[in-house]
Amino acid sequence: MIEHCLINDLLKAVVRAGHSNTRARRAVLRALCEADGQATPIQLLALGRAHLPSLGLVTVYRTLDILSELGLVRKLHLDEGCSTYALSPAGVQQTADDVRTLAASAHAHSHHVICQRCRRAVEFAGCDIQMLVDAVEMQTGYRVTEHWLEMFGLCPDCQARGAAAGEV
Amino acid sequence: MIEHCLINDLLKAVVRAGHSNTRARRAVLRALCEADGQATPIQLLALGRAHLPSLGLVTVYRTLDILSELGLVRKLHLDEGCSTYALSPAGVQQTADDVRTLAASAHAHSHHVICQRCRRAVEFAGCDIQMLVDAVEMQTGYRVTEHWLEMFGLCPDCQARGAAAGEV
DNA sequence: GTGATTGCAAATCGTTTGCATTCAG
DNA sequence: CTGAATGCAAACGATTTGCAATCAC
Repeated sequence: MIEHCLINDLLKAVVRAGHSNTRARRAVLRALCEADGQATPIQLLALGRAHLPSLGLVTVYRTLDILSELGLVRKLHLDEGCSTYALSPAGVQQTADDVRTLAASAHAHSHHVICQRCRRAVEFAGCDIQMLVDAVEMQTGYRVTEHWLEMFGLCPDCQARGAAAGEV
Repeated sequence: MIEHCLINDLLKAVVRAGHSNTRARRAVLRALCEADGQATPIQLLALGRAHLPSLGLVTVYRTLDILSELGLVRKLHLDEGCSTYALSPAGVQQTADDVRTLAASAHAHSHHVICQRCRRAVEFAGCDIQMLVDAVEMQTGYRVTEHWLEMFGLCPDCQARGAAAGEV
């Protein structure tokens, strides 16, 4: 689970954006942190109901929408479906800053490495593919303004587990 | 619309993989070519029904599944949804070759540039991000085995149209 | 008190499955 | 003729919407 203070940072950002501080929203944020910042709406509902049994799935979706607009959360595109949300580190670091700054970067490119076995995703910093972008622009005639990159593999834990079990 | 002979190439590959040459499948392939190799299942149904009114959506899905297994078509992950399929150039060029070769590469990484205005996607060749992969492995501890990259921007046509209209 | 927020039920959308009919080889 | 393929209807899972009750401020 992610540090407790993060919940308050997220909440602060949500409130600053003009939304109110409600019990249901707190439950969703708490669930998101307990899931290490990464879960599907259904998983968040289950986690959130542990603290607020009356929590509804609709509210989970609506809260994710808000977080998404603020750039605090991102949708991951996995092959099996595109309904996993992950906390955006960029957002986490800046929750104390101006919300508008965040919103502006909400749709910038995001980059995750995703474990093929346990599904855990980590956002990585620094993405220098400008050379590749240039090459593609030349090759295709497109003017490229954004890109979206995801890597897949095994996280450290699963590498260890795999080795122990003698697999892969 | 894509050259007519392509339909036959695709069909040939499907037959070679052990599936039969049916009227419905021909209609779907034809639709795919008419859509310049890029469409959603619903769009393919509409196009296909122009030639075979009895065509069912289920068959469109099943045909896309086959093409997908053979690596002849790929699913694009757009932000609005992940249900657009695009012909894979690699597949197109190799339809005459051994189908097993194709199937083996079906799940390799795919790379598209997608126009943000007209949604047209082009697959680009050559992807040299090994350095980036190395950096990410070092940074995160993950062992990266695959990656998935998409670029977004404006295609040549839409750049021209935008300039003419005085926009963007 | 008032408008925002909630949660339910129902609608909607995309996709898959069961099954009887039809077709290709 | 026989198994593969089709298309319909229905099931299904994920997401959205209408609406009355509730809550935050």
